[in-house]
Amino acid sequence: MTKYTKQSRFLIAVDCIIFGFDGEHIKILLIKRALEPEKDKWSLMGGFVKPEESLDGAANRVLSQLTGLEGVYLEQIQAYGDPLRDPIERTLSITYFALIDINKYKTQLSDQFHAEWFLLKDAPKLIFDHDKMVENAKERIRYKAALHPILFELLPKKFTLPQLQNLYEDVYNTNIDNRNFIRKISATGLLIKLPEKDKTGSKKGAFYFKLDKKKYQANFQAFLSFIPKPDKLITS
Amino acid sequence: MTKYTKQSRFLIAVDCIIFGFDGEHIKILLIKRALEPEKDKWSLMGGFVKPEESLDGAANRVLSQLTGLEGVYLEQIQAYGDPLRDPIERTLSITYFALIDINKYKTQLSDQFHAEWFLLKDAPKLIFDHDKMVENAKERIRYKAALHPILFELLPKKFTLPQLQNLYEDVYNTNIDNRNFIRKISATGLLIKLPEKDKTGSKKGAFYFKLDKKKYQANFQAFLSFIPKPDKLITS
DNA sequence: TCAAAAGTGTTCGAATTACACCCATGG
DNA sequence: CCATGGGTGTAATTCGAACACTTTTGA
Repeated sequence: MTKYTKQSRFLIAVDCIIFGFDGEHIKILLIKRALEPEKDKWSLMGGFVKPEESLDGAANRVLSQLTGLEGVYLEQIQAYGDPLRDPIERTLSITYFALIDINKYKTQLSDQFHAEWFLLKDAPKLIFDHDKMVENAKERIRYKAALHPILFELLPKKFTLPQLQNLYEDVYNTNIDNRNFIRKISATGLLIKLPEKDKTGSKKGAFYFKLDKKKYQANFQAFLSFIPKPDKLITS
Repeated sequence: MTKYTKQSRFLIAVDCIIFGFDGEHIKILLIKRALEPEKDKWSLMGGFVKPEESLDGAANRVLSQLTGLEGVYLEQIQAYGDPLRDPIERTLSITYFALIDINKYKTQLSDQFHAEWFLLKDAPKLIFDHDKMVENAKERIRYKAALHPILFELLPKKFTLPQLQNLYEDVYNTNIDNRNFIRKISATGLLIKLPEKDKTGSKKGAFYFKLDKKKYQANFQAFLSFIPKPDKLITS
């Protein structure tokens, strides 16, 4: 068979919006760009797709290069294809968001990329259209997390209820009544209370919980309703 | 500045999942593929992205080639990049879903593509990974329509409440109580009742309604809740 | 002993569900 | 006059929102 002659071919990159959570606030992992143009500016971690590689494969590779982690929650967001988005040569970018347990991130591995965690709220300006990518990623996560329990992917194995609540509050930029929140979360049956307490946050200490993995898998596709009501949603 | 040498470049296609609604059921517009491989098999309408063209631009062009329509509701779904998805040469495809008023579709224009509307429920098998694309498009529309009033894009200027209800029932593959449905819809304030009736569907006739365009624009981003409850959702 | 965060119940109103009959009309 | 689909109301329940005090303990 003949090839599709006469058609143009383009560079394809994947860019990862990598989120973490420090127990208080959402953070984003950024790198100092190593190549021209815009060398040494802050940027998303990305890379070109290789000939034999799927998009998901490329995203996983890129993520693993930076963090050393495998099996991370990674989901495609969308393709960006403005002809002028990269000034050197037309490049499509496919974005992915990654949710990682910030504690698993090995700093050593990232040294070559000059990576740094920023509070999502005050991340620096990024190159090209990366700021828009981050905006869209935030929006996508709000959507997804309103219906599916993905935010647990950001937490360590053991976490406390106040941490969990901080997480939801930070994602939706809202305040949640803690009694209502705990009732709702408990109703999902996704949490298993552990006998230990985390004493770092307070004198009284907060009980650790872990995720019921089986129920998590089983309920993942179920529609939940963690979504705050419109008037509580701050859409900035 | 230098180019990104040593990197591979790929063909990029856009493929459109085009939905319509005949007053009873959701339909999908398919074409008989004109080129090898898989010539004469049923396929989504698509095309290669041109050097100076944005992705949205390519999708609009492709859609307009087939339907003659401009200004159609079109939204990117996602990128498909399996290295082997096109047997001739590696091609990425970016999918878009289009919601069109089926009455505006001009058959003449499409004759060259051998296009045909199929009931979504019994569409034929499609080439490559197009079946998966359609599945994902259905899922995406369910998501989106649960929160935003996009389904109005499928209706003609004047439509009846039974038509609207059929539409939601077909999208979610469920039965909705008509009293509850109308109450909910009315509460949005999106509908304006017209003095005329559509007599084609019954002897009594059903009143026509039109969309309040201003409120539609204003409320589009607001979170609604047309989503049926989990146990009513048939997830096939 | 007190500051600081964790944890716990109840009440109220709104929203959702379930449910059944009359209406208008063309044939 | 009757078959067909269009249109309407109410009661019961569930769900979400609002709300404040007690507990624990390290400093």
